[in-house]
Amino acid sequence: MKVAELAKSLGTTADTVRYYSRLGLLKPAKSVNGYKSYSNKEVSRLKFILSARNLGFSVVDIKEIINESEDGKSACPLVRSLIKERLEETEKQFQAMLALRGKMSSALSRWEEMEDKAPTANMVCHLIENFEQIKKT
Amino acid sequence: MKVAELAKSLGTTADTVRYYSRLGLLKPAKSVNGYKSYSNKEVSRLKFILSARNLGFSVVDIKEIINESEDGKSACPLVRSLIKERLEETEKQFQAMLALRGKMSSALSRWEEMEDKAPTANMVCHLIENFEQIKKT
DNA sequence: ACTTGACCTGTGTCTTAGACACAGGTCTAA
DNA sequence: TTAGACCTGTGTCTAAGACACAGGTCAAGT
Repeated sequence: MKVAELAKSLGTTADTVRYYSRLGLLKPAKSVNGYKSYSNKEVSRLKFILSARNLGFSVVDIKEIINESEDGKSACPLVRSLIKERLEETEKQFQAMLALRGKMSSALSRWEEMEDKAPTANMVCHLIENFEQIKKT
Repeated sequence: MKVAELAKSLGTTADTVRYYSRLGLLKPAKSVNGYKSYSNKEVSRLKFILSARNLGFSVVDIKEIINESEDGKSACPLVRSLIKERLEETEKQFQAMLALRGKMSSALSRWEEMEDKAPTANMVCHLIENFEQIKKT
């Protein structure tokens, strides 16, 4: 199986497959013409990787998980602990985005009723520069 | 004013100031000893940059905004149009994070009641590999 | 056998917004 | 003047692939 075949069969891109191969998550054999050749085992491994990515694990996480399982150990405890960390991070980012979204949308609506101003020596754009101050009034 | 002074006075890091200088957003003079020297004008410019970053503009956006204003034009129309784009992007990412957060937290709670399993030839971790399927039942 | 063109490949570079490392310069107190 | 503390610019690194590109492969047509 060539790179593009594998990629298409699981709904991803050849670049992604190559990336995982570069990192050692997939270990294709070299066929005679120098192309990377993927076996059925690689197919299910890629399927696993994509599921894990979809759940928010990083590729480094996934590498660790695979390493653990290749040592014959159960990866489940590691998986539980990693998702706890990732979820906390996601929660933080989520809150940050929530706040940012609010700020942006309030800026957008407020700026629509404000006039244009030409720049001065110490002001690039009064919309931005006065945003926080106005908020306080 | 040296890099670290400027940075501290506005609550940011020297690396950030250097980064903006590298991109040409700030244009420090060279003092005799080779150090970058920032004037009062740079202070208010950095203040502007930080406000804009805080509102979700990218540094490239900010560069365009500054360019516009240095041509003597009002940057306000550009600013309005850019924030509209950025807000849309933020909204998309926000929805994606919302969905991800849900998936992760449901995985976390469900996995706590599931047993560990050793890996097999075609399974790295049953928690991950069975997650979507279980969901459908 | 040969050639054309379409498709495929691996490798290397690019992206964001800074953080970090590091070799060396500066400056103040002793 | 020397030690030590602090500061500097430059170069490299990050995540997760996307993209560019020179060259290889392969089936159809001649």
